[in-house]
Amino acid sequence: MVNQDSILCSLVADNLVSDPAGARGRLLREAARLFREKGYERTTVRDLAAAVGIQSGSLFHHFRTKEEILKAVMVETIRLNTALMQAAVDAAGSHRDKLQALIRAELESINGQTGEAMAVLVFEWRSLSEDSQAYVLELRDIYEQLWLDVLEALRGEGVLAADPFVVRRMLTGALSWTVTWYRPDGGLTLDDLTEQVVAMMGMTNSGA
Amino acid sequence: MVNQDSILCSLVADNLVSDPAGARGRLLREAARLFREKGYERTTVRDLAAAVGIQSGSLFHHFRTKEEILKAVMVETIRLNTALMQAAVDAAGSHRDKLQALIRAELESINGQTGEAMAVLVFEWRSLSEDSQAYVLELRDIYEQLWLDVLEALRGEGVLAADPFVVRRMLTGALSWTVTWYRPDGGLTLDDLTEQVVAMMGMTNSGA
DNA sequence: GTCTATAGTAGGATAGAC
DNA sequence: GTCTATCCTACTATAGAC
Repeated sequence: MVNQDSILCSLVADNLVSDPAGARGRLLREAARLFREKGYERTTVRDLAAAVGIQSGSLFHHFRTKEEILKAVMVETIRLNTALMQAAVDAAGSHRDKLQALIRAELESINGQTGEAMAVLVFEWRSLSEDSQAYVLELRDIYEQLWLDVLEALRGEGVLAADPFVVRRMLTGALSWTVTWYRPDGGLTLDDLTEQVVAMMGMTNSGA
Repeated sequence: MVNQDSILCSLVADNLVSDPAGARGRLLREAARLFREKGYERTTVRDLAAAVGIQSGSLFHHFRTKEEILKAVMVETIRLNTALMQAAVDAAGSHRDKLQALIRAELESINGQTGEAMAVLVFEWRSLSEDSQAYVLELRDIYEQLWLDVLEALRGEGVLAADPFVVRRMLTGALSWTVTWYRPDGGLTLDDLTEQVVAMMGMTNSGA
């Protein structure tokens, strides 16, 4: 498995994701936290500014509108997670292992560091302008294609009984929803959870 | 299977759910539609009033606050769907059939008549005041217990490999998420979908 | 790049006539 | 039970000094 930090570093170097230590990166992290906690509409620019210790007017030096902040949170989150997913797929051998790696990686992205931003992606979608939605959807297609390639391969091998599109969508819902109930300190690790999902899909470790 | 209309009628008679033909019922249906479409925060009281053909001030003769409307949408939706679920469970024979009936009924509630209100329940949760959240949670517990009883029975029979709580939560996510992608005219019926879910759970029709 | 001050607007809710 | 009129508050965004 490739180091996650090195993936982040190269994205930062390419200017695709903000440096988490920089001013912009810090604001986006706080924004994700607040949007997740209170919702985008209920979070004011004053809240956002206060969270990083500046006045609300100063925000507009970095972003032209409040919505641009929401868009940036979503765009950077997808970019980062697509890169992480790609690495997870590349590192796994069999298609079955690739699927397990994807599930594990998505659970990590939803319940780990980027969890707040991933939740924003799910719950604040409608607050994004139509233009921004179209742009984010393009990025999301790349991400989704990673899943479909693996699921279709499994389907071809006869391991998967259901339609890849339906399976992916069910998985999207099931995995996203963990954000509402999963707690790392609840005696269930993300590895446990991954195993339960794989088990629920009738794909337990028979081929390994 | 008990007639769904008769269940609705008895709830209306007991004053647990508003008559859909009455002024209050019509408003709640329009409210569900708007909250689902634009989100609760972006829906103004002027929008709500216009949707039923009155002025915004007149709304406050029926509800004291805008949030009370959101609460009413959620409360009545849970009451109705709990009753429908209960009927579905009672009508089925084996535990496996009860589970299938629950899945079918939840897909119906999410993608049928009450779909908009169910989506509101999922996506607008944070817009509810803490007091209202507590009240709705109590109702939700009754609903969830229906599922857990069936899943635990299946677990006891050795048919279910995973933890009932985890399974229910995965199902909640997977089924709720269908609201974002399922379209009845897409060549996939709700019965098809139910079967795929049951199949994905490794519980295909072996015991029937 | 951050501050202060404020323009401009829109929303929730109320009052009182009919 | 609905209308009109409007209060009051809170918000996004801007302007210009430092």
